[in-house]
Amino acid sequence: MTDSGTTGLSRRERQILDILYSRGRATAAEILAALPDPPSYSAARALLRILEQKGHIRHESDGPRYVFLPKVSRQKARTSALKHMLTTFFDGSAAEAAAALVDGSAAKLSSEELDRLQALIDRARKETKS
Amino acid sequence: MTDSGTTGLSRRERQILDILYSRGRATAAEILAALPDPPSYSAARALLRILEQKGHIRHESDGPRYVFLPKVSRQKARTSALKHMLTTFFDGSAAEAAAALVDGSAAKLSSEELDRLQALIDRARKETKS
DNA sequence: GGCATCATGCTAAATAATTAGCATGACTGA
DNA sequence: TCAGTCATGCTAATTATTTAGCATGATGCC
Repeated sequence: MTDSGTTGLSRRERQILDILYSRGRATAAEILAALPDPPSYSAARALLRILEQKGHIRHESDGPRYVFLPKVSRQKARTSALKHMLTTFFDGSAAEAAAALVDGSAAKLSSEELDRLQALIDRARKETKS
Repeated sequence: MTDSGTTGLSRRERQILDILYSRGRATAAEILAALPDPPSYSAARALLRILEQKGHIRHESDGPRYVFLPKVSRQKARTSALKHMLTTFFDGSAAEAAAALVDGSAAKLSSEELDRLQALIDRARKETKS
């Protein structure tokens, strides 16, 4: 089987990348704080160095410190994460997954959000007809 | 940060668990074949033994061989995987994620699937009103 | 029965990941 | 200016993961 996405990352590398995707960007200290079962500061920094070497993240300077960001856009990472999730847990069915989301959090969806989903469904219907 | 889900697994452990969740159950040989960049057979078996020791999987006997299965139900694993995905890539918004799914695979959704989503949305709307 | 095949279990070695410790340079405020 | 603070980078050691190799027992077939 060929490997795409984050499947090849080590445990800590994955944790850090997840943090970066959820926050967009973060300093070493912030990442350390967000890490499950946080190691030492310099351990965190070493991981960041490795991730950067491997090409998964990059950094910018924010005054005296670095701010780290993922190199692959959230959009793209999101797409491949979704795809992986679909094949792993939903037999590849996007509809199943969407249903689980709507159903599993029905109470929490605002009426605006429901409108938006409605619109997407209507649009999909038209495309299907063509 | 506290750690729930598969965040604590090693690379190979995760790969194997993913395979098991996507297929439901599998023999050692099947798992080996499905593994990205497959190691030796006995390496795969060692991993299975470890995963079993850690309580992530269990096995049944199917004639002369073992069939491995996840110990946590697909349902539950799915839920926590979705949750993790939401916080990592969708700022916690289920609606966003559902939209991405419908939108990203619009052409592939059958009209039955769309009906089903429609129904779920309608239902969610009623619950919101109450 | 006896041989080939395919499964398992265990152990030990190789490799990779994770970690801490220390050196160094910039900035800040007394 | 000169400590103190906080950042970085590097290196080396520990620990975890991953791997292969070999021993053993069951099954099926000639």
